[in-house]
Amino acid sequence: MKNIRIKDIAVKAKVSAGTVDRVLHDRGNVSEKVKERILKIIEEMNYEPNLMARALGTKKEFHFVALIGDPRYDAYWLDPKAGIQKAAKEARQYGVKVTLLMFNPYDPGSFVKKAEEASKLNPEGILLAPMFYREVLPFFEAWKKQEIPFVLFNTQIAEFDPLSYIGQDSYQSGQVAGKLIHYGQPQGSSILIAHIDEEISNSAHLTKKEQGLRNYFIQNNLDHQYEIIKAELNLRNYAMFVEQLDSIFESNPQLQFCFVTTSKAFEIAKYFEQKFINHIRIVGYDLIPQNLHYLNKGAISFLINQNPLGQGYWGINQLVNHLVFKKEISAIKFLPLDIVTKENLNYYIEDSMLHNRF
Amino acid sequence: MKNIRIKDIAVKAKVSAGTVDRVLHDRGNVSEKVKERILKIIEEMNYEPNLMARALGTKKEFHFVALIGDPRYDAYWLDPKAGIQKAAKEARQYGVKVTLLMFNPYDPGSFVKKAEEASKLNPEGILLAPMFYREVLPFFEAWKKQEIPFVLFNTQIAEFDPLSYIGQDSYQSGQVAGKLIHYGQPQGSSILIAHIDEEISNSAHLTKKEQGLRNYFIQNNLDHQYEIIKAELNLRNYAMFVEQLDSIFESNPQLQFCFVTTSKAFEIAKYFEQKFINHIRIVGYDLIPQNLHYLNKGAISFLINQNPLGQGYWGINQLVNHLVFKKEISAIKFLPLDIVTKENLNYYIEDSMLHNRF
DNA sequence: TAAAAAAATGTGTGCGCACACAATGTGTTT
DNA sequence: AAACACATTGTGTGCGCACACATTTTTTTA
Repeated sequence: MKNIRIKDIAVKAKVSAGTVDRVLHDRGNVSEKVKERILKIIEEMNYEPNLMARALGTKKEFHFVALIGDPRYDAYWLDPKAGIQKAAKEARQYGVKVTLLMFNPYDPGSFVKKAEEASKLNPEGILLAPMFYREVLPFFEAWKKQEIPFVLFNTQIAEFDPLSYIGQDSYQSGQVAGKLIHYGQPQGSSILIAHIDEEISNSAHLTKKEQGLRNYFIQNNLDHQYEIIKAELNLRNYAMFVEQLDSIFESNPQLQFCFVTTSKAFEIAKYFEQKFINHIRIVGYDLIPQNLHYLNKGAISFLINQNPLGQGYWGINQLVNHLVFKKEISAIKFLPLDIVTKENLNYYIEDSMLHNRF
Repeated sequence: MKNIRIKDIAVKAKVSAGTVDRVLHDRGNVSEKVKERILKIIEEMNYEPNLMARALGTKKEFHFVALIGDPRYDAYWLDPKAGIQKAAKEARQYGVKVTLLMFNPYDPGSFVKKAEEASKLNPEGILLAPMFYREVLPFFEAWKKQEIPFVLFNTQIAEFDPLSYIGQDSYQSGQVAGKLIHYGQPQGSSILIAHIDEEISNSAHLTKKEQGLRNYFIQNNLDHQYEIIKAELNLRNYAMFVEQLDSIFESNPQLQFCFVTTSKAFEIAKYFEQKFINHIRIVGYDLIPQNLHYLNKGAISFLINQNPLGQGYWGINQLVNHLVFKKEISAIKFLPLDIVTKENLNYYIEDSMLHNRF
């Protein structure tokens, strides 16, 4: 009936609590015979440790490092940062300290510098957004050697199996976009895929989103009804950005949808606003303020929420669960592909993400 | 730096831990002067109790009752039940026991009987889905007198302020449906609102959903472009149900959308399947297996997820937080209005709702 | 003014666990 | 057989809190 404790097991096995403890933590110094007996009883009685007591008793300190983009360069990172801080605050009472290291998300060199710093701190665990594929690989090796477990979020990199990956299934999000476009124009239409402001060569997830969209139409035998145009755009030179768009929309007057694979959908919306274009519907990513502005105006139809707050929150949580509570954790944690529109927006912003959801 | 404990406060206030404890729990027997001094220090030092230790130390037992619909009559209730059980399992180690009482959701008498049973058990707290407005009111009064706090979910009833309400903003979900329909047919169309299988007089939320939808078009000055037809249907007599639908679709051949306010969207989809109708798009509620079947087939375009699992889970959680941890809890907890389609379905079903979300 | 009552404050214990340390037991060597 | 090493097992303490109980101080009463 009641929860079984170590002591209950000890009594049943006719040993002391210490011996049971040694078996539970596999710390040796237990005769094979007794060990097996205890193990059997643990199994039988379905023992589950009281995590409260465990956390209370241990005075061990944990030091984690979170390596993320700096919000000063890209406001997107405000949310992961907030999620991490929220989780860090909650974990503080278990002796967890989190050091935030933030790099310039447009500068691989900055990433390397911060990653080196992370290594030097020799933390018990690392949470990072491995934005730069080439640059991050040596660190994975190093951390493996240093035996520092790391959790990835935001960008999935399968190699060098991390402790866990938190994020979204980018491919599937492309499929969702496909569905939204298809539903919005069942008879077929013309679509612009816009990759804005990221090195596509270094960010596999953009390609995955594109593939997801394209395959949606192929799988549904709609590919001959939907024309897809692809563009890689850059905002470093805004005049050029506008010029490129001008050229695209002049030569493709039949365009009806724009699928923006990055968080820059608002730039397209702004462009449309300036050019008085209002017949092209936009589907994009990320609930950043600029996007929300145009979502509320109706210029952006849907945003797919990557729940960056949740990513940061769960990322730290995975480390805590693994290292502090010694729980088993899942290697991949896909967050939901929330379809956000003006009407349900309220439930996806702010820390309602932390209070109201799982 | 470190977390402050009661003892730290005691030292600073030059009293013993016991006195601080009395102040913290407002148990009296402390001189006004000392009380204020301690209170000030608590404020200053930003004391936050260690919930682990608190839970560990208390051997108090809590008994909660959950009063929900019986899944044998309506599979919808499987999810709330699962969520409740999940939360109950987690709370067991804090000495919480949850008794599930399940009533026939089509029979007010059954509800009354189970509610009486709940009263008799004299639990520390009650979680219930107050499906029958008239019948539930006397119980609210009784529980107020018995000083049993109760949490509502699924159906919102503002009167007799419950400890908390967990659920969805029904009106807003109607707005979401409006948006989906508008987006799917921007030039205007004809919509059937179907209330299936529930006493509309006794379920305010159906009306709210309808209002949400209607107001969407009014607010956006689209009401003259969109024609709305309303139907209250009943499945007790299936032949009659079909007949009613026949009559509706014959006299309204221009219908393009069907908005089902209950979880019975699949019945419409099934009807369409039999009649070889495939040009009318369906928006409904709830991820029950029958609905998912037609969602995957493409017959249902969107389902609005009410996250019933989460409702049950959070319902118990509110009671636990309030009574066990003595945390402050919010009076209303609106869960997100998830827009679910075939492509993002996977992330909204099963207990992924419990693992992957907040 | 001493005793009794009441108010205010202090002390000690257990919750379940982890871990350091103490205490056994077993076998080997001299 | 004593002395030793080593394997195995048992004991005790603290984590922060709640609460019962003990003690001290203040106030009231006779």
